[in-house]
Amino acid sequence: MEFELLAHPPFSFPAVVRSHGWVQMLPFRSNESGTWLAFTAQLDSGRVIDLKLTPAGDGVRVMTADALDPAERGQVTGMVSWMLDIDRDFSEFYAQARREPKLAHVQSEARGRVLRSPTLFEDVVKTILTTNTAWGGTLRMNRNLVEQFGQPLPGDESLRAFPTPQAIAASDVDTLRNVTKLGYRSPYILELARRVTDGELDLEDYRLSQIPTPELRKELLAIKGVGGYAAANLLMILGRSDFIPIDSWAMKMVSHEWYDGQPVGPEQVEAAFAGWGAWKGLAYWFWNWDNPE
DNA sequence: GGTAGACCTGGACGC
DNA sequence: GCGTCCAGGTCTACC
Repeated sequence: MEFELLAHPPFSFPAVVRSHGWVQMLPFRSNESGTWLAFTAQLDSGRVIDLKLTPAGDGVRVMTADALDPAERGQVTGMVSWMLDIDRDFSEFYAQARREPKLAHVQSEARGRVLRSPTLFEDVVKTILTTNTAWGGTLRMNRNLVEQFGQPLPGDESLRAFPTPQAIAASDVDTLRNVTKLGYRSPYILELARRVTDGELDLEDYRLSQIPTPELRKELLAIKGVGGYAAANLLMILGRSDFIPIDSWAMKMVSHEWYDGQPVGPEQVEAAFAGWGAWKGLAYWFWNWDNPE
């Protein structure tokens, strides 16, 4: 089956795909230039399918070798629309960005969208896996999770969907620690999966929540393993850019950009983008940094 | 509210 | 090849 979805202009498929490191994390597959994005997904029915997305005019082409019934097609449409944030209007951000040379590129390059996973559960788990480790460690832990707990694609077991909360919840801390190699994050991931499975935490509700960003941030911070950086990263994924995901990279870049390489803390990163208000996170994310090397 | 130390792993480095 | 050190955010205990 194949169909197309129209995006709110301006839209650049590669810009979304390459908006951050998520594209390197299973079940995502892509190419260097981001001209296609493939991933294996488990639908609500439990069925596992593989999808390939490519640019198509002012939107995206969705392709799968599988036939989809109307309900499945509806779910895939919603999933892809969410992942690529195709309906979002960035005109207010672009209007402000036009006055800043370091962001002069954002409108012409259709920057602003941040690649999302099919579910917020997947994005929360992946975000926790980015904390306190090198990027290689993040990729390794995520690969282990997918390979050990993800449902395989019928006919090609090398492709697996991201694990459901139920699949992880059925595991235990020792397995996650010693086999999946999640280290001290194991109890955090297990607790998250069990809270979602038990219905105590409805993460997916946050995707459409209208509550103010500071309140939403508090809810995210209540998840074990999610601190200031992780919460801000998740808010960015949720389309809220009021906070900056300040990590060591952010401090390094701000240090080089404005402090002549002298060490800086989170306060200086905040101060650097204080004037961007609700667009603070996007201004930081798409800033045209001087190369510190 | 602020701070110190622990958490876990892999990579870099010195021997 | 082995041992040591360090980087990377968050949590908890303590002040």
